[in-house]
Amino acid sequence: MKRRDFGQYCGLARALELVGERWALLIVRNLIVRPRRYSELQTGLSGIPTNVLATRLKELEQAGIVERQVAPAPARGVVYALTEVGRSLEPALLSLARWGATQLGDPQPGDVVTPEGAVLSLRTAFQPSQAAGLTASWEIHVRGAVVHAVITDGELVTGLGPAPVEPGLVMVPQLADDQLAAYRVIIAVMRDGLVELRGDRELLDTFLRVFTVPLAA
Amino acid sequence: MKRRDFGQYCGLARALELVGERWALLIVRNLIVRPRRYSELQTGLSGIPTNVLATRLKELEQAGIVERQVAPAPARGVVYALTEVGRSLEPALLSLARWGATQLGDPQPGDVVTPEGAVLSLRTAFQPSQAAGLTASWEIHVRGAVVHAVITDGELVTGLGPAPVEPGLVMVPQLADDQLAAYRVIIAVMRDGLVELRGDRELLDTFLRVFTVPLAA
DNA sequence: CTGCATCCACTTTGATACTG
DNA sequence: CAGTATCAAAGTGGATGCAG
Repeated sequence: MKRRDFGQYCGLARALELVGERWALLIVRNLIVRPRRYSELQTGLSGIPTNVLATRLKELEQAGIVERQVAPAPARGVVYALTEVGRSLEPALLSLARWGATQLGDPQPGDVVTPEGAVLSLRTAFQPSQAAGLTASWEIHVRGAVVHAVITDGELVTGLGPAPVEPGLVMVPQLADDQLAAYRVIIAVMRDGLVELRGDRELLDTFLRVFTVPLAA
Repeated sequence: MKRRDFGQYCGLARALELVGERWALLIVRNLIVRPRRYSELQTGLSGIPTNVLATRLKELEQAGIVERQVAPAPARGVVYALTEVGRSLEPALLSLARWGATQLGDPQPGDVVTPEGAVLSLRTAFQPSQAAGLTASWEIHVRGAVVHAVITDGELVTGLGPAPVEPGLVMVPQLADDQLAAYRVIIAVMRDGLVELRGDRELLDTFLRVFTVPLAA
């Protein structure tokens, strides 16, 4: 298995040799949210061929980015997780996602949105400068899925599922059936006030201020 | 020419659809330094097949990232330049390069280093926090190539060729013939004092402090 | 010369089927 | 569940051709 390289001694070229192949960064993205089983990755990466997923995981493992763990005790099986090196990709990944978000047009028919995408979007949209010193927490409920965002003294933690602490505000945007549950759609809907709130309603404005969707230039 | 997409409405997926294909980001990297002719790109991207370069340029043009300009007056011919959207990729590109730099091993036989790579390395290594309020300028001369770095009140401008202003310090690292002129090699050599200086010698320490090579975790 | 287009061998990807 | 096997289609790398 010889790696095709770019023949340049350069950080960018190296990065692309390691995670530049098709699907690789999207796999890392899904693992950034939390460790995953093979089948979870398969469904989360709507459309990835199974042989490509298997190949990428092996390459990423060899590159020291992903770790293949055989889960212990109760829920045994195989779990893929990021290594420290893999986690250190997050700033670059968010930076790319932020740029890509400015280049998003309208959803194409067939496009899907995954809860992982929502978590990533939250981290992408997060404006540290707007959150300095802030402590607050939210849950967003959309079509059965729940994601949380907890800011502690300006530091953001996000993830799937309910918040680890009682959230300051629970937001349930009222999406029409034909609306895609994409982050920017959710933000737009909430901005229009089409949202059910439970908790401190003032936190809605705070949320909209701290998590700003990047727009096209 | 239908684009292969990832079927996800997600900023990262969008970014990868636009610049995720092989060689694409390296082309953008070279154009970030300055606009280029086709043949300059070809030699700067050591090893890129000509048909792939042509294809990528068309795709990047269609994506609104690259502009094909027919050069006017004296030096006529075709010139490729980044659009505003293309330039807005720089933070993401530097972020990826910074990560990749931590994953660089030793140079492989056959690896090349381009002046563009050096400029990119300067921007990658730049530590804004160390440069707050600073005003200074340098030139580095290596094997006939010259790159400059000018910091004005903490803001960095780098490029190929001599500095637009009289540089505060000219540095000529003494590389052995068998040493690759890679950024990290140059830094190591200069840190060891193997460098010829012309100008304010105290700016050497400043330089080494402000432009720190990212190291492996 | 520059700026590609064409052709061809080879590799990677996508889609589907199948197995321990 | 966690992959491997198979095969067609698309993409890549390398060489060459050719018009302005």
